[in-house]
Amino acid sequence: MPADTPPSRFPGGGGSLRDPRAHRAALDAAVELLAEVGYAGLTMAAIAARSGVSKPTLYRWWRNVAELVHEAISEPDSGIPPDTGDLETDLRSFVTRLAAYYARPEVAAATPGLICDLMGPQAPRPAAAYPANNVYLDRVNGIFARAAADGRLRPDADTGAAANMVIGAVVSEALGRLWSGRPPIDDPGKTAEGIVSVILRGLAAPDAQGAADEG
Amino acid sequence: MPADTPPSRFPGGGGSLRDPRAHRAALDAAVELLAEVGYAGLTMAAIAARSGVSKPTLYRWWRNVAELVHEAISEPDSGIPPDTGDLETDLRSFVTRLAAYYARPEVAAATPGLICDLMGPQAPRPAAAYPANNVYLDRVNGIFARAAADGRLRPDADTGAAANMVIGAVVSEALGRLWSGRPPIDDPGKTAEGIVSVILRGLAAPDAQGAADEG
DNA sequence: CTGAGAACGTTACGGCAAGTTAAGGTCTGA
DNA sequence: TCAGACCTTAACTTGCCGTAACGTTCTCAG
Repeated sequence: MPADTPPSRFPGGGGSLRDPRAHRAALDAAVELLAEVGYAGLTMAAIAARSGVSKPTLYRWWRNVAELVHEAISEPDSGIPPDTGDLETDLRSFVTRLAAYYARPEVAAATPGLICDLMGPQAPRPAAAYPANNVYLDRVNGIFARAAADGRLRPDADTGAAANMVIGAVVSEALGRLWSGRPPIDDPGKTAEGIVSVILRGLAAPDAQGAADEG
Repeated sequence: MPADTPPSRFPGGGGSLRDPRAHRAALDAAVELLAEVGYAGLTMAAIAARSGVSKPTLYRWWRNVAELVHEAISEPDSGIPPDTGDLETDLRSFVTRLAAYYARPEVAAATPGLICDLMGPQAPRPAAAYPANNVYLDRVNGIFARAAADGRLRPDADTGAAANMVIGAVVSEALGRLWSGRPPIDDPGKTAEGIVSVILRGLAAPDAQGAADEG
């Protein structure tokens, strides 16, 4: 009906500047629908209908559902804890944060689908191709590199393997709970502690063993 | 054209017994196509065309592409190494085997998609719902339980976390290589060794520390 | 030898979501 | 007041999914 336009959901939207409220509405709609119908049941049409943002506009802002969802569940603030330089402190706070992220139901629900659509061999790569995990992996490697430089690790320690173990353990725990029907991670601190204690002992230089045992 | 039937690809097929050759042809076609177009580009129609097995028949044998692919890339023999009762031996052989599995290009290529379609929240669950990872997770937990019973582990060791770390590290390594464009795991023994050495030291009882250091 | 039944292939269909296009509104800034 | 950026609506094309209908071919029992 080109004759009379129905009242726009966002007065000021349809103007010349991209409306942040519409942008946010789309992300919020995606999170809501994620909880209701799951990732596999998510469609651009549904997000458009709920958010009041039209489908062509959604495709202007994101290239597909996966990228929309990825942004929707991302940490709003820069969610990586600060770097104090102390291995144990940094590792524990980081892993706790990571576990807390995957504890969010909508994050757990979206993860299998995102792994497929964002990391799949022929997913559209150019923009924002590297999802959360890579940022996290780099961060963990950084923590280990610093500790190694300080001589706190066994010289022959495989920190690359250890980084994979940290990230993989959290994701594995979250996915395991998801598909076995158990509730999401309820105590990120506890989840993190089990991982951190193994890693610290596993990487520690022999003379630092006593310190790790106290942890 | 019901009048004259084109020569069946599998003489004896279309008979009253399920033809094992057709079954195998479908699985082989899936693996081939996996290498050519990737999991996301895989369709039942393409598998049907290449294998000579009709689409309705594929749907009679498997409920969807995911289950077909899952069977296609499964280990033909019972691929889990035997249990000797020795922690270090069992863990090392098992992780090596797991790494070797994910080193196969078609397995790595299919993994993101299978995580999505087989483990997703509303994937059809009833039949063969629990994919490889769960079997593997149980196995690792079994190895740790035995070692704990033998008093070889720290009493406070979180073996559940450790099991997630082992599985997660291998999958994370395989996926990381996949989506960063690096080649698949080339040395499963080396990949396993990095993981195993961290785990053994991380879980070992204090008095067994010397033994772990020798590994 | 013959009929029942199981399993297959072919063809065709309905449904659904992806992603795109065309035509026209509305707001901002000069 | 005018240009241009941005939006909406609506409709469309395309591609795959999953299934149904129906005829054919084989095996097995009698």
